Amino acid sequence: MNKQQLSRITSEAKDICARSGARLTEKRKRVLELLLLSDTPLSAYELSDAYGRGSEESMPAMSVYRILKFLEEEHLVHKLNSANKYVACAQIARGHAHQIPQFLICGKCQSAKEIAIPKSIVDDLGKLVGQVGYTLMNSQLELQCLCDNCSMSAS
Amino acid sequence: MNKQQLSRITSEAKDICARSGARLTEKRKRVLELLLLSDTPLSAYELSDAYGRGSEESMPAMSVYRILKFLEEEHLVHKLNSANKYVACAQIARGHAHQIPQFLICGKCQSAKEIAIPKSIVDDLGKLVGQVGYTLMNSQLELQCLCDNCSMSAS
DNA sequence: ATAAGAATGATATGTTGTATCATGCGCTCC
DNA sequence: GGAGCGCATGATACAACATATCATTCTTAT
Repeated sequence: MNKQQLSRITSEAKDICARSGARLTEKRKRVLELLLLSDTPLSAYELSDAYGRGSEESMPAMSVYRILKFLEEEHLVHKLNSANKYVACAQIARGHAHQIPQFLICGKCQSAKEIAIPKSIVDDLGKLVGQVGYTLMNSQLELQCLCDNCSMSAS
Repeated sequence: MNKQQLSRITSEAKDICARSGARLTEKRKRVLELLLLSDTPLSAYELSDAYGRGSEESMPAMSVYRILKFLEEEHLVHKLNSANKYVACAQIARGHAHQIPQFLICGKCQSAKEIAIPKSIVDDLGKLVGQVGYTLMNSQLELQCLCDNCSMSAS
């Protein structure tokens, strides 16, 4: 991701925050940028370290957690529960529709790709859930995969 | 679950272990029973506590983790990543086909229901994953729901 | 300028999980 | 039946992940 793309996304993120009456402060923006620039999901403590490496000031893990919570509430980042790590939302600059997020997580290089899940599959799942008397509220699918790069190099 | 059902399941579990050259020891069996008897998923530390309450001897959390790892390898329990808790596999005495397990987790009472996911949905997901160059390895879906009991009492 | 509220810092602590070495227990082989 | 081997468990330490709480600083509106 180049600088221009990055600033386009963070600028959009700022608008999203503004619309919900919140502020994308400098520190929040930098945490989001770190996630946007990372090839792999990062843990809160890794973000804390990365923050310190990229600037003079450091950021305590406590603050990272607070900022991640904020960014999650604004739908700008997602938490991957299977890895206890965080990724920037891939939809920020694409209309940012809040579908069920779906992540393909490579078991080898740990990269995570967020894709849009087709409505038909969501509907199928919802129907299935309804059949056993439940109501689907909100979910995130984390699929353990092998990415194309890794399956090449493995062969 | 009554005593007869329980012993039928643990007996089946013992066979499953035997077939893979492992042993379902008394302690492992008791941990599995605690999960089978629980209405909700349990954390490792909750299992350690429950173990102590149900018998004279106690079980250190360390051992619980070891036993959970063993039981997972035998496909007798699942870990719910979104809650960091563990549940007994619902398929033990039903042929125990290893499909993608799917859990409906009630956001109110925290109960978890394991259902079989139809092959058609798995295929759809696999196709989708393939389209973006990934290979689906193995996954578990955790869907945040409201269970029928809770949606009754909420209304 | 000041007061109110939001954001961050600092410190402590709780929860979840792994590493490692010691001990116990059951099995086989002679 | 005892020696020795391997698996299971105990005990202790610590690492990683996360939250609670109170103090301080920064923003913003009046």
